[in-house]
Amino acid sequence: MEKIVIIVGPTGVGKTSLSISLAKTFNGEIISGDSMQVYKEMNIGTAKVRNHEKEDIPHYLIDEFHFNEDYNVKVFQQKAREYIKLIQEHHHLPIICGGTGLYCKAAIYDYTFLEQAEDTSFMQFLQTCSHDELWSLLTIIDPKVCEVIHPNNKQRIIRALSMAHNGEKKSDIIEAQEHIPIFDVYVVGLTMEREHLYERINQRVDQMMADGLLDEIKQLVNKHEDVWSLQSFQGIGYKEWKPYFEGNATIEECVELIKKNSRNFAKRQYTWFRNQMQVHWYDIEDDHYKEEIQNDIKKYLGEE
RNA sequence: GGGGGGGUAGCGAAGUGGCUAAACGCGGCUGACUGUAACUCAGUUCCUUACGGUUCGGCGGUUCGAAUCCGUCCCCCCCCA
Repeated sequence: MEKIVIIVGPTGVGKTSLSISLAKTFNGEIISGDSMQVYKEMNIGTAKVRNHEKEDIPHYLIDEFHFNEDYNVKVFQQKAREYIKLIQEHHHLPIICGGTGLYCKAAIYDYTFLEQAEDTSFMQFLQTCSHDELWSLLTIIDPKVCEVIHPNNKQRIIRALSMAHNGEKKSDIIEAQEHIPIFDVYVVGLTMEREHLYERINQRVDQMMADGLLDEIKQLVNKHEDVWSLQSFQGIGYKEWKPYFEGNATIEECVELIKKNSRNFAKRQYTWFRNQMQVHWYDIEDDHYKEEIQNDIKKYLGEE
């Protein structure tokens, strides 16, 4: 079975730089497992790799979508797997690098996403329902998922309803799966002391401002009528600016919010990677963590 | 010096005799997550595994019972001088 390395961890630990150094030592090519870095023209706020940092390593799923397009797990999974194949045809090592937990898991686990026709009339119908109505509808249509979805989680309820409407219940799909990786994969997780991480995140946001985050936002705002409703603008570092452009917040307030949201996000990422996937963790505050990772990957690649 | 307001859990802020270890918000922590996932949602947050223990600026009273009433002391803010 062909091998894959995947790098995960919270925002700001240094996944990007590790991915490049691993790609160089192991002849790798990098696939981004990130829901925001796919968007062109969104560079500073997504902490995207700069071109000069890429060191001629091929990168995939970065700058592949226009910021007014939608992106989702299904699209990601399909493309990521195509690129894995492509890289293996090059006889190179696929390295998935990203912080979007669901995407990283979907790339390598036996998650399946069906073709789904847009049924706008049904979605509109759901919009007219109250929260309680949606929930009771779901308890009738797919009672089994109701054990897994919290009654308050409207977004998930609607998704489950539309899946059932599309012909396949969410509970059936999940039941049909084995919940195991379909690839031979080594998962590298980067971590560091929480407090230090938070400091680093704060500093990184300040650096983004110094690098011209606000200018980046202004340019995008001028290119589209209502950027704030775009999926790409739900990303941290972008959505927080809406009140500023509406005259309801200062720059400083927006920056603080971005820092806070980034910290909260980092915590959620930990929760995902600790509990949803089998990760080999490395503390970047250990002096020799890079060598350890390289040695462990060498061993992993040497196994047959 | 005179007058007024105030000191409540990490922070903000309710509570003005028992139902209060103390609403609520923020922050923190933990968790869930299968097409918005940088999303959405849940739990928890004085100490203690528990029994229980210690709290509402300090000390001392009143009371069966006090964050809440009284006395006193300390600190902060505003106004007058």
